[in-house]
Amino acid sequence: MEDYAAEAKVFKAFCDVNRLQILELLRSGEKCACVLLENLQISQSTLSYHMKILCDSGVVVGRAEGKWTHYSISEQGSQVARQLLERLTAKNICTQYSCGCVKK
Amino acid sequence: MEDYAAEAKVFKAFCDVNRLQILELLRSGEKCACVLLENLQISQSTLSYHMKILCDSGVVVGRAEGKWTHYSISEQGSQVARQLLERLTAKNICTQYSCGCVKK
DNA sequence: TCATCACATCAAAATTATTCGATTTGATAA
DNA sequence: TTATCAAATCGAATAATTTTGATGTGATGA
Repeated sequence: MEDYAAEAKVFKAFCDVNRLQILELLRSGEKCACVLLENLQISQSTLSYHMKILCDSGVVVGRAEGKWTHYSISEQGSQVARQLLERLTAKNICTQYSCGCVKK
Repeated sequence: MEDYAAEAKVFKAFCDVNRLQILELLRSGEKCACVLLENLQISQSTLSYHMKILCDSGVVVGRAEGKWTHYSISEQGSQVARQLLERLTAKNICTQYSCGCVKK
C-alpha cells in the first residue's frame, strides 16, 4: 500500500525547468533567495512559489537568518528521493513469479 | 549548459499518481495494456495517454505483438533516471569554492 | 472482403499548475 | 514607534495537464 501522492510530490521538484535551474544554482552551495532571484528571469513571488514546492519535496531546505532565507540542497532529502526512485523502478522478483507472498 | 526540458521529461513519469500505480504494476513484470486497464480506474484513452508519457520518459518500453502492446520497465531508462537524479542533487565542489574551472 | 479487437489520436471539457502585481507578514534598524 | 527590507501569501489571469467519448488505424480472423 503506497501513498502515491506523497511520492509524486518528491519528484515534482524535478519536473519544472525553473526548479531544475534553481537546483543547479544550489549545487554550488547555499544561496540566499535574493541571489537566486538575480540569476533567474522570474518575479519574487514566482520564486517563492517554486521554493515552496522544492522545500515540500524535501530536496531543498530553507534556513531563516534575520530577514533572509538561505536555501540549500538537503543531503537527507536527496537520499530519500534516490531511494524512492530505486524502489519505484526495481523489479519485484517476488510477485514476478506470482509466489503470493506479497499482498499487493 | 543543460537541456532542462529534456531532464524534466524524465521525472514527469514519477509526478502523477496514475503513473506511479502503473509503474507499481509493471514492477512485477511485463504487462499487456488490457491487464493494466483492468487494474486501474481510468478509461482506455487515459491509459494510452499515460503510457505515452511513461514511454517518452524512457523509463517504460512498449513491445508490440500482434494486436497487443506489452509494457515493461526499462532497466536502461531507469538507470538513466537514477544517474540524472544523482547528478541534479550532487554538490558541485568545484564551483562551491569559486575556483572558476566550471563555466556555469 | 468484412467484422472485430487493441490501441492511438482527436476535440472539448475539466482540473492543476504557473505567473505576476499587490498586499501582508515578520524581522531589523533608525 | 516608524520606516525599510526580504519573503510569503493573495487574487486573478494564463498556460499546461489530465480526462473522457468519439473516431481513426492497423492487425487478426472468419
